[in-house]
Amino acid sequence: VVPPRRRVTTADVARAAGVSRATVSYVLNNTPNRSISDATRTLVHDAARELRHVPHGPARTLRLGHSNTVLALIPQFRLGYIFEHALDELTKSLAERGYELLVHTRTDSERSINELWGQIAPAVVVAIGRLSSTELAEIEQDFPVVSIAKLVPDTDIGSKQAEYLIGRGHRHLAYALPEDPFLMQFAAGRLDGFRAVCHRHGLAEPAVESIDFTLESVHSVVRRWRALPEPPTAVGVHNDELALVLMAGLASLGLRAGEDLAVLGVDNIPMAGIGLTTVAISPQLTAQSAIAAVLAELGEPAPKADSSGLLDVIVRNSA
Amino acid sequence: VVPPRRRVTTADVARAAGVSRATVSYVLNNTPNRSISDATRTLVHDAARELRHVPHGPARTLRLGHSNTVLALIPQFRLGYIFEHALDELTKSLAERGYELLVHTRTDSERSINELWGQIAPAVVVAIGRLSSTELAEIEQDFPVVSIAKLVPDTDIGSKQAEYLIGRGHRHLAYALPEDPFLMQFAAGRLDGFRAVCHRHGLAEPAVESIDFTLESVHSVVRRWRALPEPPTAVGVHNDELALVLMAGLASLGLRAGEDLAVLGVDNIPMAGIGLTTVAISPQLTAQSAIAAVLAELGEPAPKADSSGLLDVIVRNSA
DNA sequence: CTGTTAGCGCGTTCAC
DNA sequence: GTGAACGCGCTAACAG
Repeated sequence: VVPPRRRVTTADVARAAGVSRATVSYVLNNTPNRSISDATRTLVHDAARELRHVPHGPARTLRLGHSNTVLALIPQFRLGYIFEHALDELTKSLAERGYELLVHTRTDSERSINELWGQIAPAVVVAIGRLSSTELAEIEQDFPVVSIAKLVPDTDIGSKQAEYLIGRGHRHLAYALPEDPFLMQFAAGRLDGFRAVCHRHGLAEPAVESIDFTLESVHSVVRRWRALPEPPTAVGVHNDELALVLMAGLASLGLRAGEDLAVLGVDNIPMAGIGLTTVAISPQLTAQSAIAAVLAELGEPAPKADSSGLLDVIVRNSA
Repeated sequence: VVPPRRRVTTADVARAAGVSRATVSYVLNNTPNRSISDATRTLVHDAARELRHVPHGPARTLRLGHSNTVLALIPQFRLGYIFEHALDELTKSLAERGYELLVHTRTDSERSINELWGQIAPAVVVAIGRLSSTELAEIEQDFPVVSIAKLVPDTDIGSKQAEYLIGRGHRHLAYALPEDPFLMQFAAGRLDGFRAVCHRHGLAEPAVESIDFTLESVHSVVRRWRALPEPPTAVGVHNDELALVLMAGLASLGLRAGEDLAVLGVDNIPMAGIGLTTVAISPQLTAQSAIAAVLAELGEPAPKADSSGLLDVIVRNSA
């Protein structure tokens, strides 16, 4: 099916340089505790460059037992702003240390995933999102696994939201959850953090509602909030997209976000630029904790993670 | 660094089943033109299952010259709704045919990318977005490359936008471009299509402006449009995100999208649910053309692509 | 100190 | 149904 291509091997390089294959390997890998004359080194390097030698990964992997590859398992490609940013950062950090990040989305068939890790023999598997514990156990038999169920500290996010709103003088709060099941796995933590801060400040339980991407859902939610004996004056929303929907809904009701109801999002997506106050999650810092975990597993020295400044409220005019 | 793990090899299976390694290979791969008794087959399969044998990809790849892997090279993980959806679809289609899709984002270092394809020896490389022609040539030396610079037919999108708006009776059109350079590589095609249809209908050149994610940019753009001798009554926008920003900007000026100015987006992202009329691009069909190209390169029979219904106007109330 | 020989890792496949 | 060689890079053991 696939036409075989003629590869340049270390044997070709050895022949061209007039040395043995072993020498080529030592030179190309800069193997420690091996003294090889500079003359020979140059010879080998020149030959390798000349012939455009690219070491064959599978052969090396076969010998070593693992590749210099990190496999990230993700549930789907549409992960949202922060996750996608974090993957880009992880890619960069690993590349700097000589590893390649490969990303694979999991299909339903377990056969597929089984074959996959056997296929590339990654140095480390990074599991993002939830992975069933049996699957996890199975992968762990063969490779080290770093599980990153929660890339972002969801409770901290919820706390930050509540603290900001309370700091602005609001005493009656509400919270808006997503309906998407994928997002709900993060939403619970955010709501917990939000609630905890409310309690700590002696406020009543926040009025929790779910919204989706329709104006109607916003209308009915707002109606319910306004019908409360103590209508909320501010609402923490699970993320910016939903917050923007809420803002649009308010506008369509003739209400103004930030005046009639304070709206606070999470993520600081580009569209928040239109005036949404939001809890920004630093993509760089977010990635850092994940990167640190992966590097630790690889036995690479990791820059110490500094998580201060991870969350930051960007004040615009919706809250 | 990484602790070696004891693997189960075909030799183990052969020993357990009391047959030779060759037989194990033939049975496990169901090699054609090989007659092996059912009794032996059962023996081998049972032993393999018992020992939980997972074939070692690198060894097989070493022998075969390529893995059953397809490598997708993308410029970054934040690709937008359609691209990400298409990757998910491609993953599924390939999985059904026994291939694994691995995605890698390209960092600046070319060293890295060189090592990568050597690393996993993919059956096919799918390049998404632009790849410099020298890079392309280099990869092509070693692996078949499918280049998907334009996943979506941008001119068709622009045409569809113009046709819809003209069909609704608009005679003075405008177009809103993004400022993001990554998006601009698609924007030109959309604008071309839009323009072409305007010409064909004998309309004046559309008034083109760029907007970003701020209300201010929308305000100044709208001001300029309204100052025109013949102010546009409808605007095609490069994508939904920008269209939503435009809608928010109109609202903040006390104007109503769909009444004071018709707004038509592209993509049909979830947030469009709040009332944005938009050209939906079918993620499934989009993926289909890419999938067909990849399968063709793999020599797999591809389902014939049916591109009708790729673009579809979802009418809400902004246009 | 400099460089070589030889065998390994694991699945595939030709020749008997 | 089997023996043996092969694909390619790594590295322990060894020779000059």
